[in-house]
Amino acid sequence: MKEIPPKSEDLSSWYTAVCLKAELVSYAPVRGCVVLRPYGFALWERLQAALDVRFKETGHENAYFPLLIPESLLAKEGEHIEGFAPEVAWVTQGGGETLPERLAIRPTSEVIIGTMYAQWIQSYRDLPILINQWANVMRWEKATRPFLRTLEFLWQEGHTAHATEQEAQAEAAQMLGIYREVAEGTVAVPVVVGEKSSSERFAGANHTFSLEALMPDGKALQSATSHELGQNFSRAYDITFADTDQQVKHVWTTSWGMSWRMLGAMIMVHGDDRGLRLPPKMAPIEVMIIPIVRGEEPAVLAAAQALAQELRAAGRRVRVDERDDKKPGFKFADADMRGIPVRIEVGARDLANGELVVVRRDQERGAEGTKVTVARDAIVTHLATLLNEIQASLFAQAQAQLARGLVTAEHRDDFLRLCRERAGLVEIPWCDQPACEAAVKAETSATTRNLRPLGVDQQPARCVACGEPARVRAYFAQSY
RNA sequence: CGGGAUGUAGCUCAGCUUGGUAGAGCGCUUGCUUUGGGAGCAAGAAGUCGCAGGUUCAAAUCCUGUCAUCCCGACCA
Repeated sequence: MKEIPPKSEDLSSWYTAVCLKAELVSYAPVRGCVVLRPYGFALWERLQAALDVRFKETGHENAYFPLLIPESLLAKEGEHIEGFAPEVAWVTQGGGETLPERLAIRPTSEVIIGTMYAQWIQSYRDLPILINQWANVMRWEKATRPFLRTLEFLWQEGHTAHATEQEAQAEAAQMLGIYREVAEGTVAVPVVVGEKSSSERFAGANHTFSLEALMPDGKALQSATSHELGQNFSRAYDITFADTDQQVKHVWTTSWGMSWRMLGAMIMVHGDDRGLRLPPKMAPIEVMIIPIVRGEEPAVLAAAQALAQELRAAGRRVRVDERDDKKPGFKFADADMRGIPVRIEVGARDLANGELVVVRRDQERGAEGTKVTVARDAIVTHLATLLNEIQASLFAQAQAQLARGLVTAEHRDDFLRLCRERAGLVEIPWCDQPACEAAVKAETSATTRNLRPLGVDQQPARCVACGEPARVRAYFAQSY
């Protein structure tokens, strides 16, 4: 197939090359936009499925709202519009005429959904409203990269309305938990979870919580957010209800989102010099069967197909690489590049012995146990076990990587140096002051990724960055 | 948005300094031989030299502009 630069040498080039060469995306003829190709879309569908089933389990319903938002609506929540204004794309013409009012292409949908909620909600009996939308949004970014930051991207955005603050808080926390479960359990990317500082908070939110993953270059990647919006949007968009006490009140809202950026995290965290490495739960193809055929050997091909049928019946996502113009070696490299967790080789020798050669993608080539011979009869159960093992092994490798990048600093100089050197997520007792964060950023280009409560055993503490009394523990890092 | 680099066949690139009408390898097509880690030989097809202007008898090559991609920084949920 096609070679890629070593991951350790140049993560950026490696990342772009993998995205292109594993045929996840192509650059589109529009700056900053990508085409999500079938294999990339299949990955997105796996992530979608994992999230969607959990959304449904927790009582949410899917719906769809318009792409375009009238300017006057968008402008109602002051802080929100101010935060997004620089990134909004506008439609100014339609049907050959200049529009009387500009239409924003949604950068997120709080506004349009809130407007509809105002119409739908009359009474406490209408609450809570628990809606999720799978959608594309657009943010006019300056520097773009596949999955991590593109002008148009795919995501889901949940928007809920509640009668009480407590209920809204519980919702935001619940969804954060679901994100963590999917990131770690399905995508096998370990994350640190916490609240965003005031300067990193979503425009218009009271509280923003995030998942932060750590990339191999020591930069953090925000992988999902969950926002407690308080009554900010319900006041701006007049979303009210008559409560049981006959008082008219504003609802409490939340919003939460995960995007295809999560796929970028997966690619960077797990990939290696041979290309992608996919956790089995995310892999569109769990098992690739590669027939080893010399000349005319219809029996081998037939055996490969029969094996595929049997595995499919057992619930496996499996394909046979039947291309007759490629040699096995090429097919191995191809399966490696695409990150397919398990490869099975079937040749005449194996048929004669009643065996199969099974090779796992998560370990280095030639490592002990990477390539094993399995009795044909035992393959279904062997694969079930092996795929679980690979899922666990990739997560364990990623956890070890995260653990290496979780560092602490006792003194200001160490702290600044670690931030500057991209040592990882640098955890310190912190004052929680925007001015202090801005100063750190100016010196190191690192910001807080998220915050955790200060442990009782960690008192008394002073902010490592500025010396003021510490109020929280903060993870600082440079970020994508 | 600032600094740097790149744009020539599907891909990777040479050619540009010193203008003279486009090349290599890989890939692709066909045939034969091959097939348990990226096959070999032979023949063949394939490029408005990113785009738009300008200079010139003549531009891939020189000049201006513009678009896109990559790297670094700034910005950014």
